[in-house]
Amino acid sequence: MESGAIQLASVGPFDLQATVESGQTYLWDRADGNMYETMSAHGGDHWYETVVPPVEGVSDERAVVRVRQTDDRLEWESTTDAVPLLTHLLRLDDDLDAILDATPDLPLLRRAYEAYRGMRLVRDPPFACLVSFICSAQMRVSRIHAMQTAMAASFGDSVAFDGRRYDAFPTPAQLAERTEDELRDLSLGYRAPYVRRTAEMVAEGEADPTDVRGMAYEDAREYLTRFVGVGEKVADCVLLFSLDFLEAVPLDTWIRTAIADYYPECDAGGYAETSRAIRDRFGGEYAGYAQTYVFYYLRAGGE
DNA sequence: GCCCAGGAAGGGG
DNA sequence: CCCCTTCATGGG
Repeated sequence: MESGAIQLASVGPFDLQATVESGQTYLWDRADGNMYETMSAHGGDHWYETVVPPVEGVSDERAVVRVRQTDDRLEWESTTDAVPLLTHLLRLDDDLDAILDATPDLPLLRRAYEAYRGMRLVRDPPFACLVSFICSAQMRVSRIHAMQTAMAASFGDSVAFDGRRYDAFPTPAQLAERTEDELRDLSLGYRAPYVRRTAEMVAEGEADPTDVRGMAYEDAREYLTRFVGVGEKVADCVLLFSLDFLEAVPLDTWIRTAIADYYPECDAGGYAETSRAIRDRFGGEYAGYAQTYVFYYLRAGGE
């Protein structure tokens, strides 16, 4: 086991709990089992853990990572040197202050940024991100997380680390070889055939979410909708939370409410037009950061 | 029982 | 192209 700590003074504002429990990622577990239950300000002091597949240019092998925030430090334990991996997964390489400074000074954004100061976007592994947002359709955050946990426990590899076993998210092939009924048994409901078929597409090499690297944003969104169960909204989530398209603004129920209540002139009818309008309103390049703060702020009861 | 949850697919106009 | 219905499942 390797372990260490990242001094956050060199990173800038960071809030681990808000980052991991805000409904952007469904691939981390809280060690105390109380994910999404007891929220506390800034860090929260809880251990979070995940199993990460190899990341090109960052880590050659599958890794188990445990991490917690205490004051101005990020303590970690891992099968490997987790500094580059955590930097990648939690976007510690973003200059958050500069991003927020570049955002338009709108009252709603100001309140959301103040409430969850330090929350960052995540950079999830692409395939798991794709599957988890296919599962997100008409589903509550805690149940989306439960589905990913169930798929990992039932169909993924079991990895030993520090005297315990951790469940890796299934590979495309591991999911593709399951039947629709086996996925329905994990309470995926009508999403079961979507997940199975999309996993098959990736496993067979028919398409891969990372194919969009280098594409123009709207072309990338269009490309991802070829996966079964992926429409424009889910495509935007994968682009934003995994593939570095920080301008993506997923139009979910909460952000649509925000548009109706605060920016009605941005409702331009179709998804693409409305998305373009709210993206411009939120400053363009980093509009996805604003969207994610607003999503979490409104869902937590803010107004 | 009813309503809703980070929507998408399939059909018809 | 837009509009409508259907699709599971669990928690309030």
